[in-house]
Amino acid sequence: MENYPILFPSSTSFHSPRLALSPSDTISNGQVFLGLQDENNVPASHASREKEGNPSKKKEKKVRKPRYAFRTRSQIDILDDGFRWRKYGQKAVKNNRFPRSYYRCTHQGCDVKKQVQRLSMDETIVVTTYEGVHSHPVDKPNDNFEDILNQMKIYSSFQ
DNA sequence: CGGGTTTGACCAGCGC
DNA sequence: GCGCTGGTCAAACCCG
Repeated sequence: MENYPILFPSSTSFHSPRLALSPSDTISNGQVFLGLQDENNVPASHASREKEGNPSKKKEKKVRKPRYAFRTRSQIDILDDGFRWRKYGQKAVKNNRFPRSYYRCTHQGCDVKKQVQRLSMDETIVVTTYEGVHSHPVDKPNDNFEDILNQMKIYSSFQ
């Protein structure tokens, strides 16, 4: 997996049914919403890192949570969307000078993940991929972003 | 001292 | 089957 199927700004066909944002719409802190895409059939490789080994004990289902990728134009990688994230990994991506960072929501019982990655072609673009839906209110309500995340909730609830 | 970050290792999936 | 690559773990480290 090299690139997420994110719709590019050049494609005029992308239009989120719920998030009525156009590519030129700006979000609170000057960020630009450029695209959104969900992905349903992500192969689940649930890391059952049991050393003693239960290789074929539990059969986790193969479908991961839907993922939502969108781009923002920002100088900084870390988008403060109101949730508390803990970084749990960083990997260098091929064909990309910039590493990809993996974050996880620190709320109890909330296993929402996100990964942040900068585009090698345009380092001013930051791609943030959310995986899962928050099942709790926002920690730090952040004007517009709360709305957007709430709408993302709605958007994902019919899958 | 507690919570978050860094970083190398590990593992599984996939392509060749 | 092997090697590459992405995703995750976890111990060490850092910082308020």
